[in-house]
Amino acid sequence: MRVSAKVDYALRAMTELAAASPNLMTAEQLATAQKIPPKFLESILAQLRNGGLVASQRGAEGGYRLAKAPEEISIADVIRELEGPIATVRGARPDELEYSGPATHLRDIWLELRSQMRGVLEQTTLADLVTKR
Amino acid sequence: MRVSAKVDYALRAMTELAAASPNLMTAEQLATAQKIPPKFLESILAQLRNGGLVASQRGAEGGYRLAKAPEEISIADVIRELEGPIATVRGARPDELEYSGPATHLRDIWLELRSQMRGVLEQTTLADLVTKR
DNA sequence: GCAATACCTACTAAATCGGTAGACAAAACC
DNA sequence: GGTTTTGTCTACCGATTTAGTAGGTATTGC
Repeated sequence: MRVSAKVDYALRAMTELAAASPNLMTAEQLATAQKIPPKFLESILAQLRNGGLVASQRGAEGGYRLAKAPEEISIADVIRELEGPIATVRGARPDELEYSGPATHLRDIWLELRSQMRGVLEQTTLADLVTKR
Repeated sequence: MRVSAKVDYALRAMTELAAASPNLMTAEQLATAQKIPPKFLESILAQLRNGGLVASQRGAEGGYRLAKAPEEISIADVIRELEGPIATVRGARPDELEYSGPATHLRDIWLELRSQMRGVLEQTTLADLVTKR
């Protein structure tokens, strides 16, 4: 039940991008602003770019920006891109689980847990993060 | 955002104990009933016993039972005993986090996420699991 | 005393986490 | 056209966690 450093760093960097929009920010600027290990951040940005969540510009005057409007990027989108499914049990998605005997209804609990988590993570966008007072 | 095999196995075993109550079940019976690797289950039961969630009886005719009424054991209790806090971010509890700049409100999201997870995991008891239709 | 059981210590292979290093490619500026 | 500033790619690495396994020791009931 833990949020990895990777996801945390990614979201922090992306709020910076949302705030800087429409200007670009370099990886180094992002790393400095949020105190993220620069090379680690680079690898995260690469993954986000492959997933179509950020866009990049090479060369001098280059940098990163969000690939979509901040309203259209949810926290769940970021987690799914970096780690896969929001909630897994023993590596499997809750709907794939099969239980027997008195444990049968455990599946329902995991489904309900995932549903509640989605409620928070899919409803909250980067725009919510940067505009909320 | 994953539920470990350990927690899953623990809950499955504990639903068996709840259903068998007030009779004891041996570790081997539990392992067979829920198809859990026997020695792994033993180590889990040891942790649950240290945490005061199950009680054991040694010797022939021995076995395990719940240490409290099934209504008084929540899923959150089991997770906390085996893994610590329900929700952590980069290894820290959400209330210990500090963010700067546009990432400031990320903390609120993690707090809300934890709150929603608690809603499911603290409200659901072993009794709910075994009696639910 | 014997069988069944829980308890304890130690070990381990594989995956994941959280990074780091260094060379290469492209774009802008002069 | 060369230099500087950036992103891109490949590879590696140590520590921790996960998911177990092995084997002996202590209790209890019959």
